[in-house]
Amino acid sequence: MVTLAQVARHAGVSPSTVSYVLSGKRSISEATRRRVEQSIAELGYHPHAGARALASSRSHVIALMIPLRTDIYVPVMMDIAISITTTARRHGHDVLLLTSEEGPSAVKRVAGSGLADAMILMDVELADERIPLLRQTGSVAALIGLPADTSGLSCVDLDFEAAGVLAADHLADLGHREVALIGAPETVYRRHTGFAERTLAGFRRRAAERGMAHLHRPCGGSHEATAGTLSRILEERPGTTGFVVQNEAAVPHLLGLLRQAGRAVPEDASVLAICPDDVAVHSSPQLTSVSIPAEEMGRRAVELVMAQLAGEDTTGLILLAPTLTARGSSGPAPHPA
Amino acid sequence: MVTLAQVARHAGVSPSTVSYVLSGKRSISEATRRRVEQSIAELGYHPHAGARALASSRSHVIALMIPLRTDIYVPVMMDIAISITTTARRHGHDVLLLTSEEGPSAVKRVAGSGLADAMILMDVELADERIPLLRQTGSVAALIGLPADTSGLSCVDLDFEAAGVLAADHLADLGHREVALIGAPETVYRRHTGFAERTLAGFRRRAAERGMAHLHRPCGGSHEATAGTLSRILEERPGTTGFVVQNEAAVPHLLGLLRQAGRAVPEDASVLAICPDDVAVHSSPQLTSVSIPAEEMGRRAVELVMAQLAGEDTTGLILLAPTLTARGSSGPAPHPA
DNA sequence: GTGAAAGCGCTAACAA
DNA sequence: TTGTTAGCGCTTTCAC
Repeated sequence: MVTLAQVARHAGVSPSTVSYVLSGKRSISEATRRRVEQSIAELGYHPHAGARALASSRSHVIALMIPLRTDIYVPVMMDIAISITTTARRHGHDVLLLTSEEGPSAVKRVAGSGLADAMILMDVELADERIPLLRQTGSVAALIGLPADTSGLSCVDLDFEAAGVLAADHLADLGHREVALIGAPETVYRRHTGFAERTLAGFRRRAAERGMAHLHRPCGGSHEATAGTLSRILEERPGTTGFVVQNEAAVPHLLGLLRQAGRAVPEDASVLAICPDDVAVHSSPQLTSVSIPAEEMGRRAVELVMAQLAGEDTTGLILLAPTLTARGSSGPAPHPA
Repeated sequence: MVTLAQVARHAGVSPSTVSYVLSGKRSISEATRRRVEQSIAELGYHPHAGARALASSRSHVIALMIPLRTDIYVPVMMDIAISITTTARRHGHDVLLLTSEEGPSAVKRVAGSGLADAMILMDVELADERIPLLRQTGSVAALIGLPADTSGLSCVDLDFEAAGVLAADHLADLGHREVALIGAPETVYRRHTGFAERTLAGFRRRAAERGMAHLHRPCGGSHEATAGTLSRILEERPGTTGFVVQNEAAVPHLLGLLRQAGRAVPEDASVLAICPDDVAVHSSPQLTSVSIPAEEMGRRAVELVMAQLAGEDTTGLILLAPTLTARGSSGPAPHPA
């Protein structure tokens, strides 16, 4: 291991000078800075993370708590995790991965061990057990998703309620009179993950306001679950011409089923998905969609904790405005036969 | 922050005693152990990770390098990452997440900073740039996937060549005479990620040995790419009745396309996927598949590095034997019309 | 079976 | 603009 002391000796300066060159916390003459940087490069020096953390009480690590579940769309989580990691690196931080297997006590462990300077929580439930611990330990944190009580917390999320509204409006604008929301698996609603309920609320409200008959059905990700959900919807309300899907795993199945049922998209039925853009463009026809901005959500979460570490108060909600991109899967409602 | 010294004072023992209670590196009387553990619990003590790393030169962290790409099946990666994290915790270690965005130099940074005691690399390419650095820094590491030169390395992977053989045999046993392998996206082959090429090699060899006409086509994950691939296969060899798919994103599309083309599965065409079990059981019909044991791959990788940290030599390959589970999507070859 | 004390490599006063 | 030095909280030898 190359140490800071060795760099100092090699450059003919004191250890503190090397430290300050690295941290930029005091001004250094151009000449010595050069020599130090030269020595660092020549010796291949990297500061010892533990020593640095011990001396400065800053680990330069952000803990990311991801869910173990696989019933929510995994690629979105992965995109968020990647976005968090690359953004964190850009701020000189690394990311420690924690799974919910460890339970809420992971919060205590991280807070008590100096393992991380901040935490980012994903898959936040309305009554999330980790939140009291967050408050109690006074941890720097950002949440992706909204709990019931957000007081004192910094949260980022897509404005799913607005997404529901946007979806309903799009279908209403196209003249649809009977619409259905094919949602997340039932387990997601049962554990009160906010996003699903908020989408539903927005969709219902606006559908009612626009005078559309509307239905909502949770849906699993398998082909059979999708088939069952679709057939139950069409049984209950055969005139349904507009479908909103908030379950990306069901998307390809739904398109296949409609095709098979002889319902052409978008001529006979419009499909609108709430999903990442790449899912939308990889379908056929390409899907009109409200995109889930995974990259931005991850980035914003990191920016929130970095701001807090810099002393700012970031308490509050960042609700990203949803955007709808019309692609080939939605069109004017067919005239009743 | 509660420190070890405070625990010692509270328990009326010396700091070293507390340390030894924690590490178990020397025998402690039952009485003092109890008192110390009591104090630890009462004060809510957690050892400071940085201090411990500094003093012991062991961070108790494993670095996990994941790819940024999204052209290989993301859920498998996620399952592996989760398996690694939970297994690592079981061994008292945490996981640091690194993306390939940082490039091969991430290896140098981790090795030089004491950030992690070991590294696990995913998405290993045949000529992976990180490997020379691994050798050069003498890092403790495990690879998930096989590079061209595995000398001195510890690797885990599914035996994809055997998987290809197994797939070919299954179709041959069912009497199929013309078969096709619908593979990973072309980019995967171009960057020489070993698994795709190894599957292909095994499949080709055994198909030839069993006297089956065989075709191989790379395939993107979109509906259109799948449709194009399928139609080109059927154009070139209309009598194809057996399909092996090594691209999970294409699976639902392929099933939809076959259905649409009036080819019943498994009566008219057999489909065999190389994919995780849950993808296979969520399709309709459920897919005969060679499973990708993500959980085991992650767990084995952690066990490899833990063994190395304990001083064992784990050099060598662990090739997990593939298992084929017959489900509803494969059956006897139809009699030629 | 237990304690005392010397660092581990770095940061950040304090001094100059 | 730079150097000196006292810790940060833990592990681990050495001593009893």
